[in-house]
Amino acid sequence: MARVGRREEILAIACRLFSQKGYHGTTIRDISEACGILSGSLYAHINTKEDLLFEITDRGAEAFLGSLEPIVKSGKTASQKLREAVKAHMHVIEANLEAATVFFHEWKALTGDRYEQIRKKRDSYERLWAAILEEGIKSGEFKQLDEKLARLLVLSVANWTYQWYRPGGKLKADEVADRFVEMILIGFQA
Amino acid sequence: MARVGRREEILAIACRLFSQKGYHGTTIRDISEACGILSGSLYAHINTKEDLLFEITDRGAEAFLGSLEPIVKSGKTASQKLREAVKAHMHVIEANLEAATVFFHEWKALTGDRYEQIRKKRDSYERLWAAILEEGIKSGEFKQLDEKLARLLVLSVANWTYQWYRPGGKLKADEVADRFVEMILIGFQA
DNA sequence: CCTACCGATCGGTAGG
DNA sequence: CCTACCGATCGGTAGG
Repeated sequence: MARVGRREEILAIACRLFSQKGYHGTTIRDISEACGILSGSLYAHINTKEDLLFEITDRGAEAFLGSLEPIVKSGKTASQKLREAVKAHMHVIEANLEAATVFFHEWKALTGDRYEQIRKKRDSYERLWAAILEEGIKSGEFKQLDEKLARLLVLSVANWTYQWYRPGGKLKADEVADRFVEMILIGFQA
Repeated sequence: MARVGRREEILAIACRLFSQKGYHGTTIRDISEACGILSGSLYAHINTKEDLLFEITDRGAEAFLGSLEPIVKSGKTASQKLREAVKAHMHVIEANLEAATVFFHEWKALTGDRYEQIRKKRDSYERLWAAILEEGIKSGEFKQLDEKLARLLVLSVANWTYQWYRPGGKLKADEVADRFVEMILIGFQA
């Protein structure tokens, strides 16, 4: 029989496996065996393998969007917003490293409408960052940067985090974010 | 019969497909059909599917290493080295976008010794960047940065490029590199 | 490079 | 959630 909370357990296991071996590199049997059930039994909980990928990536997208929206809407300065945005982004990755890895690395394996849904949410997320940078450039708080390139720089740093950050290392996500923002704001040059 | 240059053609086609659909998402039949031959015929040119992935990623690794080594060894200032290093990195990506995508996105699908070989070359590449940053920090040319975090920042920007850069866009790789380095050196803050 | 094929495994289903 | 299974496809091979 279907256990209560079993679906969440399956999602967590699929998330771990997708993050380690990729979506196409993970089989239904990999997931079911890690759950301690047979492959056919998985279909009491899901309809297709892609359901798992979509739910993982969609939750990821919502986590990033939900953490950034209030920051953009706040009345703080662009520098403060930038700092908090990077922190929020790092926090989402820290709290859901496997899901973040799947979100960044595997979302293109989605097909059709689901691919489009996630693509749109990624676009929305980028627009929120654009708003912060545009504000800082317009107000004179930042230099006269090319907004798109400045955004690409910040998002590169933020998005690459899942590739190297491991919870339990020397630095907490919060400290990493602070140091990155400091370097971005004041530059390397002495 | 095996055509002259056929192997290079197969590599280029595999590279394109791996970059579009991922290594595990691409089948031997996808590759052979794109070549206009049958799947079994592919094995007149290769031994395994993983051979293709290894050759693509290994060439990628060599391209990055080969372009950075002379810059690190040159007698220029750390800032100049940093600028040229970012440019060289972007040039490699620009000239081999599909291979770069496979190199960054699919190398973890390699197994055993081949995984280790590429991992080591990636480590070597990072050490070359570390040398530039250490030099700049030690000489006082850069601020007293945490070398590892500074390196992560620069490499995040450089490595993320394959995700968004498309040749034929408004900016050439060289200009993008220049602007990124400028922002990294002098910062956003007005 | 083709013909012809192999065993293994894939995602998924019917019925209980 | 198991038993039992499906057709399709996978990477790869033997022989020419």
